[in-house]
Amino acid sequence: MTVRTRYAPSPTGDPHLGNIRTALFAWLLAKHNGGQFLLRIEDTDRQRFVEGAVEAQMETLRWLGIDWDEGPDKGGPHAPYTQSERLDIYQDHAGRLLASDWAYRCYCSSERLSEVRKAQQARKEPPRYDRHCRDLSAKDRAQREADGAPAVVRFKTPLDGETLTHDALRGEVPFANDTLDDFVILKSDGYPTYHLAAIVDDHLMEITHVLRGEEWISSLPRHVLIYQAFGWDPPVFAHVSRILGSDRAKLSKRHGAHAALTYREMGYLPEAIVNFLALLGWSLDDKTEIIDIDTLIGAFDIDRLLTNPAVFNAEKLEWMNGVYIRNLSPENLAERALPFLEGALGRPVDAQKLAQIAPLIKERIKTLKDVVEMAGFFFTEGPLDYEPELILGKKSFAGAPDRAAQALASVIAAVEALDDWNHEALEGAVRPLAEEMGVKAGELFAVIRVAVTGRTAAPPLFETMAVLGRDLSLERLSAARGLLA
RNA sequence: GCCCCCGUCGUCUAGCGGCCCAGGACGCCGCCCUUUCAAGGCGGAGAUCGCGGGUUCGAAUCCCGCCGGGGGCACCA
Repeated sequence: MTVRTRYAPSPTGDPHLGNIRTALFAWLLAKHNGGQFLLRIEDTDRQRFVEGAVEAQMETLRWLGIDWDEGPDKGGPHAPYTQSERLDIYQDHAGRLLASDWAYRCYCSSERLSEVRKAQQARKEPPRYDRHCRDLSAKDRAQREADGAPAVVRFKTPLDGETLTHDALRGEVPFANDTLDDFVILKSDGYPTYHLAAIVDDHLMEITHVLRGEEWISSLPRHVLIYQAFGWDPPVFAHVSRILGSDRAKLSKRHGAHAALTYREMGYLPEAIVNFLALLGWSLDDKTEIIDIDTLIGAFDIDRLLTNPAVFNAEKLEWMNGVYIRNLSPENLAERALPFLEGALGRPVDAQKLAQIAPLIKERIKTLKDVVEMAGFFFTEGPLDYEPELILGKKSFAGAPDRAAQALASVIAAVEALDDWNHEALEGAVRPLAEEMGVKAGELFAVIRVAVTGRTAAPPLFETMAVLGRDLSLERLSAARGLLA
């Protein structure tokens, strides 16, 4: 049997890392088994629908390389893949349950329902539907229908016995039926609830493995009951744990980013995000951290999924992103970093020049966005903007602007005389100067560094100057000397 | 209130009865390399395996109880 999994978000907002990790696991499971992965939109709550949310879901998946074989945008043998376009299917299935006496119409008003709940809570009883309409007489029922009373369809949960559920990660979990109530499967507006829609669709779409958040575990017996009522075989269920914030609370905006796409804006590589997410609740072995996508697909195994919640470790993600950046070719790094630089500069940047700089900065940046800080000075014309004190530093030249200015003059003279403007020649010309001045080479370099980069921490000095070119380097050196005079 | 899930270094994790007085990774601290910052190399601190009972020659690993954390109990998903 072909493995078929799905990601079925509701379009109520931007997908966050937890959603995406579940999608990733489902996708990996399908890929590992040569099966299919599908995208289904569960928009059965018209109140909570958020404009653009469907597109955000798809954009996130595309960014991460999680592709789907069937979905709302590309169709497939079980189209449509948007639940609001499948209403007749759910209504038909609710009708079947009504016909087989597995469901009944309920006319209770929401006012009555909340009063019942309130009373139950006051009596410290579990809040649940009191089954008021379950045993309505045929006469009463006919009367309500004749009155045109709005009605929902409720599932007729067995009053006793127990429902045995099975979770691939946790094993068998029995639920006593008397802890369950008669839940709504079709709302009065004709829309199905999750319980009906998800089960019907998973069956019709031939889903073999359902991976979803663990918040669904307590609904599992309801879902198993629905499968039984229809006489269908349930798929394999695996409930994935949550991702928590650093304070062990549910991941939210308070923990910085939680929408997956904001990591793209922050300069994270999709392959790093995928690798990192895969390792939250799953592991390859006892030591491997960096795992490319093909290895991930080849090794992914549902049995190695963990059931305990994982705290999101932003520092580790940052480290991992750095690893992936360092493994990028100069051209690739340049291509990916380009938008960030252009965005910050507000003008186009030469990709080739960036590629030339890439080797100098790749082990110094953790995110693509860091190029702005680390390499921005390569792309600005003329002198830089910095405090003159920065040039003097905290060592030999501290409080001695005259000496620093003199040193810069010597450097300018030595460097001006060079025939070839490359880093070996530059270093050959400048390094001996330090000894003549009686300062350590590093201290002299520090002065030059600030002059040409405007920063105390920068890529290797002479390689930087080589890329900067003769004119710009000399211009900045002179400007720095002028600043000290 | 009822039901369910979870509990190994700060964090992500390995472990599925002896290889573990618990291994790897991030972070942290040293040292080395070095023109700065990184990267890299080496080393270090860091876990009474939530607690208490059992079972066993032997338990992080199996069983029971407790505690702690989380989730669910909607005409939301």
